[in-house]
Parts: sequence; structure tokens; C-alpha cells
Amino acid sequence: MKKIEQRLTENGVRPTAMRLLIYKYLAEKEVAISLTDIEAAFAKAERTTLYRTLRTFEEKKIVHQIDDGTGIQKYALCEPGCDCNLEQDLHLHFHCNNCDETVCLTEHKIPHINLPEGFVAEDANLVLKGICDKCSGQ
Amino acid sequence: MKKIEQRLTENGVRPTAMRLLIYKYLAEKEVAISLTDIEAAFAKAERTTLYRTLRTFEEKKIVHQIDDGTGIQKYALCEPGCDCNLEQDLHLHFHCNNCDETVCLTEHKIPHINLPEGFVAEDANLVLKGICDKCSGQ
DNA sequence: CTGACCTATGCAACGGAAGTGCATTATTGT
DNA sequence: ACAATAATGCACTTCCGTTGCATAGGTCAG
Repeated sequence: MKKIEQRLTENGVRPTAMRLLIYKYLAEKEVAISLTDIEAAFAKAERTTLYRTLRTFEEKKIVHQIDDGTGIQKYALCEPGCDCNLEQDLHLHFHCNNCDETVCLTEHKIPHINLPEGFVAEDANLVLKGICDKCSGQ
Repeated sequence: MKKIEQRLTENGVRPTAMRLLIYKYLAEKEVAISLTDIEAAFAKAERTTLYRTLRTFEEKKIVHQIDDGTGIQKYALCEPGCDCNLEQDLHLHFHCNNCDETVCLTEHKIPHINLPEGFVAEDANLVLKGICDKCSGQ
């Protein structure tokens, strides 16, 4: 828990009780988490607080937002030291059509694409959909 | 207009007046279109009709849905003869952060990705974001 | 220690977009 | 022309993201 506190402080986020819990929750889960997921996990907490916490975490590069094509915004902890905006840190995500979970494949970077004349890429998002390892093994 | 009628019929969609107009609208625009866009263009038409028309078009492989990361579903005409579900027909999309338009780069297919053991990909979505050719030229 | 200040939290409400149920109107085939 | 089927229109609902404002809690200067 001390480590989490330190991590938050380093990134300029005041380590309140709620924030520590949310961070802990994100760290335990190994999949991308939606606001609704967290809301369900912390029944007592206010939707807005959770919402703003995630937003703060995102601004301070503690989590990155994931658009997995479900239309629901999800979040996952950033790797320590990663800068989510750099092309080299853009990894792909895998969404399982069976269990409906989305995982970061941090080892798989998005390949560089040669765009037509005039197009300048600043960001990229690649989501693969199918059956994940847990579900295909059954 | 006769051609459009034929195209719809071939794909098993009854060519009603509304549908022909929507198809024509999609054909003229060279960017991905949202429900709201169409709604604005056909002020007289019912939202639901437009919604269901797009859905029907999608089912019958006349348009493909595009998730460009804005959280708004968009649609664009399929290339004739394409099967949007086949890996070989999966192209990437470019979303301009300046004009907020999304275009299909049908020539640019999504590169094949080698996934870890146990993952089976069925579909893929790649969106690049940045400045498009029209906006960068100014 | 204490008051002023800033930040985080809680509460209420809004707004956009997707989606559904049902009645009505148009089309098709016999 | 009629029955069957499909499309359209209207009224709602739900879900999620988002914002405004009041309150509570932590921080810092004096």
C-alpha cells in the first residue's frame, strides 16, 4: 500500500483513501476496467468520485484509456515509466467476444503504417476481437 | 438511381424511397457518417427509420460500421464485393482531430498480428488519429 | 493551534446516443 | 382486391458520460 501511495504522489496525485483503493483494484484485475465495473466493486462510493478519479489518473499518466469497440470507456494501469502518447508505447488490446473482457497486450506494439501523402498520424488504436486464452482453453 | 436500386435488391434490401436517399447520401459523402449526420441531412425523416435503415444496410453488407474512437457509431459504404468480415477486407480508418471526420483508407489493410498462444482473432479494428490531407494542406 | 485556502467528495441533474414496443402505413404476391 | 409481410413513425427507456454546486477534509501560513 505504501508503494501505491508513493506511485500516486510521484505522479502528482494526492493519495486519498478512495484513490488508493481504486488503484489497488486496478492493479489486481488484469483486464481493462470500466466505470461501471468499479462502481459495482465499491458500492458505497459515488459514481462521480470514481469517474473523476479515473480522469485524474488518466491526466497524470497513471492509467490509460482503452476504447475496445464496446462503446464503453475502459481503463488499465500504465506500465511504470511509459508515456502513453509516444508511438513506441502504443500497444494493442484484445477484446474477447466470449467473456467480454479486454486485455492489454503490452508486448505487442502497433506496427508502423505508411499513410498516404498529407496524412499525419498522432495516435493509433488497434483492437483485435475474438476468443481469449482463458476462453479458448475450455 | 437505378444502379442504387439494383445494388439494394441484389443484397436483399427492398429499395424504398428513404433507403435510396440514404444510400445516395452515403455515396456522395466520402467520409464515415453518423446517425446524427443523416438525421441532420434529412430533417423530415424519423430517427428510428434512419437507425433501422443503417442497421439493415449493415446486416446486408451494404455498409460497414466504423468505431473511430469518438464513441459515436459511424457507417460507410462497403466496396462492391467486399466481405467486411474477412481479414483480407479489413482496412484501417483515419480520424482527423482537426475537422473531426473519419475516412476509410481502403487501400491500407490491417497488418496481420501474431498473437500469444490461446488467442484467436476474429476481427480487428485499427484507427489512426491525426491530421488528414485536407487539413494539413492548409 | 487556527483560520484561510485548496482539493476531494457527494448529490442532483442534464444530455447525447443507442435501442425497443407498438400502432400505422406501404408493398408484395396470390 | 385482399391477406400477409415489411417499413415507417411515434413515444419511451436505458445507459453512460459529464457538469454545477454545495459540503467535507486535508494542507499550509501565520
